Formats: sequence, C-alpha cells, structure tokens
Amino acid sequence: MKSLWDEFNELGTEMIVTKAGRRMFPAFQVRVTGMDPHADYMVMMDFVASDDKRYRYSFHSSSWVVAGKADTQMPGRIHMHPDSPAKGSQWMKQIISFDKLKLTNNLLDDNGHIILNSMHSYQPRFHVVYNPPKSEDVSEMEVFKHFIFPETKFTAVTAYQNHRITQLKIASNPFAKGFRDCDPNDW
Amino acid sequence: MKSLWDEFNELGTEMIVTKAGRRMFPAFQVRVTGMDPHADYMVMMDFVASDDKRYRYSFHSSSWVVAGKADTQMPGRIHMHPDSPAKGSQWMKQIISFDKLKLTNNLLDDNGHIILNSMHSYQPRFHVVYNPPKSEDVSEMEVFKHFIFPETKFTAVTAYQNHRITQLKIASNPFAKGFRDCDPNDW
DNA sequence: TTCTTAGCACCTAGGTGCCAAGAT
DNA sequence: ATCTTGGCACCTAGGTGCTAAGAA
Repeated sequence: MKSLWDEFNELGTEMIVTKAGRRMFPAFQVRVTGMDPHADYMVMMDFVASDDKRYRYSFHSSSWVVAGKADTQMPGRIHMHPDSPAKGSQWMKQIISFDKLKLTNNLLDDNGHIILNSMHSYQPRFHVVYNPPKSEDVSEMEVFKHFIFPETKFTAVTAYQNHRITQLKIASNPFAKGFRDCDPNDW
Repeated sequence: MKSLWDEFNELGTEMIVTKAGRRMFPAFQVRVTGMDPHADYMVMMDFVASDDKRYRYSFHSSSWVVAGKADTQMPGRIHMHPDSPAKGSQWMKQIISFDKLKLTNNLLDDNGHIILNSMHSYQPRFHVVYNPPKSEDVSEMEVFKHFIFPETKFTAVTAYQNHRITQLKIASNPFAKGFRDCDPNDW
C-alpha cells in the first residue's frame, strides 16, 4: 500500500474518528523478514502524537494551520495484532494487515479501540516483541523493536476537511464505491 | 441454544459439509464456570465418530438406516477457539461460541476446517486445557478435561435428507430467511 | 440410482461518505 | 462559527438452501 499512502500523504492524510470506532484507510500493512521461524513473536501498533499542537483546516488557503497547543492526551493504547502470538514463520509467510484496527474519539471507549484527539496529528508505529527460547542469552539481543513509516502520518478528524482527501478516499476505498462518479477501472 | 439443539436432535440433526467449508447450525455454544480467573486456558472442539457405520436416508420410511461399515477416517482435527489462550475470567465472562468453525468433506483441506465423512454420524466434544501457574503441584490436578452434550450429535450430509430438518433450519437460521413462507415473528 | 458440485437469489453484518440537525 | 453526531443509501463480504448439471 506504500504508493497509496504516499498519494494520501502528499495531500495531508486525514483519518475519521467516531464514537463507535472507524477503520483506517488505507490500512496499515507491513511485511516482515529475518525472524526466527520457530520463535514466538507478538506484533502490535500504537500511535504517538506528531507534535504538541492542535490544528484547524483553513479552507481559505486549503491547508492545515496551527490552532493552539495540543489537548491533554491519555497515555496511548496499544493494538495487539489478533494473530499474536505466532511463530516467525507465520508472520513472514504473508503480509501483516491491521485492517481491523479502529480509531475512536471516545475517551471512555470500552472496545479496545485506539483513542485519538480530533484535529491532532499522529504517527503510527509498528512494534515487534521477540519471545526468545529459554536457552538463549537474552542480554545480548533486542527483544523489543519498533518501526516508523513517515508516510503513514495523519490528522484525526471527525469529518473530512480537505476535499481532495475525500475524493481520493472515494476513488480508492472499495466500500465507498457508491459515491464514485465513474468507475476508475474504466481508466 | 440447548432447546434448539433438542428440537433438531428429535428429528435427527444433519449438518452440511462442503468442499469450501460450511458453518454448523445451530452453532456450538457453551458457558463455563469454576475456572481460576487468573490462569490461562485453551478451549477447543473436536468431533468423534458416533459409531463405525455408514448411513443412508430411507425416504420410504423417513428414517436413517445403516448402509454398511464406516469409511476410513482420518485422525480428527482439533478446532482451537480463536480466543485461546485466555484467562479464566475472560472465558467465564460470556458464552463461548464456536460459530466460526466450519465442516468440510475435502480430505485435502488446507484451511484448518474439520474434515468429516458424509453420511456418517458424529459427536462434537468440548475440551478445556488448563495451564497451571508454575507454583502449583500439577500432579494432583486435571489439566485436560472434555465435555459431551449428546443432543449435539449429527449426521454429516452434502445435501439435506430429512425435509423436516430443512424446514427447521430455514425457520431458525437468520441467513435462510429468504426461504421462509411467512415471518416466524408473526407467531 | 445416488451422491456431489457450482452458480444463484436472498439474506445478515458491517464498512463508506453524505447530509441535516444538534452541540459547543 | 466550528465541530460533532446519527440516520441514510450504497457498497463489500460472506452465510443460506435451491436448482440443475455433473460425477461415481
């Protein structure tokens, strides 16, 4: 999905947050290599604030502008991939997709969704936790690693601000086909 | 679902098996109590042959009759509940449902579905595996337990034989609403 | 003859942005 | 003013038994 993420990122990616929880589109997907095929790993995601600012969208200039200091943030939740834990061979066999992850703006959320502040910017992070066999010397290795893909940065919103983002979502998300003017397959 | 299982069982429950895999209806659901809330458990199901016979349905007498000795059976697969492993408190909090379990007649199935022989009778079994804390003396307790509910016995088929089973499936399975003559809610 | 398969219309379940109304 | 919510029509995805055709 990197090319699609890049396309969104150039416009300034926006992700909807709702009380009930909303999926990300594009979904965060990653391919891993170099794992020990027979060892157990947990893979997960979290979201860190890109900065300590609150934003608003200036329709006049068609761009995001700083609207003050960030609202108070709860300590971020961690989204464990539902297949965790699993063997390295399993993780490496196919692309790891976090398509069931949901974003919410409900501070009291009880469904384990990721809680974000609307009008704030976030950077998704991908984490791998290695559960070494008992025989190994843990002191010499990294048990916890994380990876950041800058093109997946986004601003949380409750309604899309940049109309070009809306258009790109409609054009590329299969679930939004009903809003397309013409079939992009015709191109 | 016990009353529904009983209703089917009185007629002689049939379950469809397909190459791609078919869900069971009714779904196998169970409630557990008495677990250690803080210990890990795995819960799972398997299916054992009720007998060593092959059956056919006699439309003449509207009943199942023995049609010979059972075909050779592969050693039965085990279906691990997708939430396994989890704490006792989690399992006891709500009904445990195996509604994603699928039955297939494809001996070469690669999707982890339960492989059954059509025209044979099976008894579902529910298993609980207890992972005791290291401090406990394992020798004195049962780590592996299983439970059988006789009313969940069924015959695997590739097409329904008993028309009354078909009618009861249509009347009680929400996905088969399209085949109903009238809305059962009207009763 | 009996059993099995694939495609079908009809459902459930839930993911889209839109829009109007409400909240701050 | 700006932000947020709930209901909506329109989709995807996949679970039903039916039917006709094919296989054993």
